Amino acid sequence: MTIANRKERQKEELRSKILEVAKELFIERGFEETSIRNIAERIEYSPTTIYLYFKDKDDIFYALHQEGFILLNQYFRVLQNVEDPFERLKAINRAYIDFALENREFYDLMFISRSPMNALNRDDEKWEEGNKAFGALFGTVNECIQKGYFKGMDPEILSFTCWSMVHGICALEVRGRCSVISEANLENLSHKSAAMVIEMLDRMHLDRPQ
Amino acid sequence: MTIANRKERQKEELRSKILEVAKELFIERGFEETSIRNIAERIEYSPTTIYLYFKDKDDIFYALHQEGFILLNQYFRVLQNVEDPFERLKAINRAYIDFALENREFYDLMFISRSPMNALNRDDEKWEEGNKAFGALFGTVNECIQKGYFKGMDPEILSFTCWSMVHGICALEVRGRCSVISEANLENLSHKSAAMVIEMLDRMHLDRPQ
DNA sequence: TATTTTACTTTACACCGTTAAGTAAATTAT
DNA sequence: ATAATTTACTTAACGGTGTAAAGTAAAATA
Repeated sequence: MTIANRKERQKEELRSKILEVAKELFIERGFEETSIRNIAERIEYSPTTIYLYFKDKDDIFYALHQEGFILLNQYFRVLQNVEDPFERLKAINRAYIDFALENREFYDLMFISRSPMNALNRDDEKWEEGNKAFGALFGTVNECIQKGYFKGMDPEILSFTCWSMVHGICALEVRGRCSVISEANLENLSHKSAAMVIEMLDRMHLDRPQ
Repeated sequence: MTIANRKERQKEELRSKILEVAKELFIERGFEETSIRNIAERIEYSPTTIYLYFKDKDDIFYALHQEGFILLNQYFRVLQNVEDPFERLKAINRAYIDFALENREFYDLMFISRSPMNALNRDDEKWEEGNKAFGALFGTVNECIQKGYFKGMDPEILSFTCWSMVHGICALEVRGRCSVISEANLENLSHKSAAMVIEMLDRMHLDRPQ
């Protein structure tokens, strides 16, 4: 069955090649400016060949968005060594923002663009990548609560709120809405704002005076 | 000059009509699915006529995004009567989220979509609408600081952080990333999270214990 | 050797934003 | 009153898009 194996392998290789050049292109010129025909040209196959490997354009970008999550998990993985869950929570926030700033197109695809979500909704599947990444945050928040942090707060809402705080920073940055900020503060704006968010978290878990 | 006036008026009317049906269409079927040709068909003019009134598609959506800001300001205006700046700040956050949830397509256009920003960058103009809306927030935050709230924090970074916190909630909601949340919490998620953000603000301005 | 399957291409459809050239009516100038 | 020009629009066209249907040559199987 070695011939069939080779064929299988070659199919897999072409599929990978499609994703590889799709990634190249969408990092080069942004995801919205990457067309099936561009990809086809670069892999030196006809455009319709791509449809033998992916259902549609959204399906390609769904696959790339999965790659993005693998990359994001690499940013997170080292943080599993941080013992204190609250310190880990803060580190996750910082890592998330670093990921967004260092991989803008991926970030856009994963958390802003509609394309990969269309691929899911098409055959109404669950957003597993999102669930898993959120799960990591959720777990850390739960640990925090178990250790007495954030007394009386709903862990899931708190997790979502943590996420949305850093997402807000990244989304405004990635989609070019930060021009309202003065030049002095524009430098490292995301990190400055992230520091403030983290200070808020710091104050959240302290018992309220009075 | 009454004939020239009438002509002027009629031109203005067609311009308004274009924006009117563009708005209809983009609220009906979303902004990305609204084409120049769709608009042309509905106003019963040829597609190219639209280019006599707007430079390009982005220019149309820039104009609509301006309308969105007028609408947002209506949500904000009543809040100018709130005496206490800190209460006003919290009310602004709530109003912002209400606006986003009640006018999703507008929100998308104003704070997520690239289209209106392209129109600005084309003739490198400033984002006046954004500046003005942010200015209102910034002013309120400054008042807060003047009254002793948020001691020692940078007002601009704090304003941006307030904005990004609520934007994060709205952007995740509008772009369909909330499916990671359990059904129980999915109901009114944005408002629940907003309440938590506001609680964070409440705790921010208290002097740190110890 | 004949048949079927595989992997791909060609062609085509129905859209898209946008530009260039053409046109009929209204206005202005002579 | 007639000719020239401007106005407001349309038709035609260019070069792009995603995607489906039909065709094809080679390989695998019968």
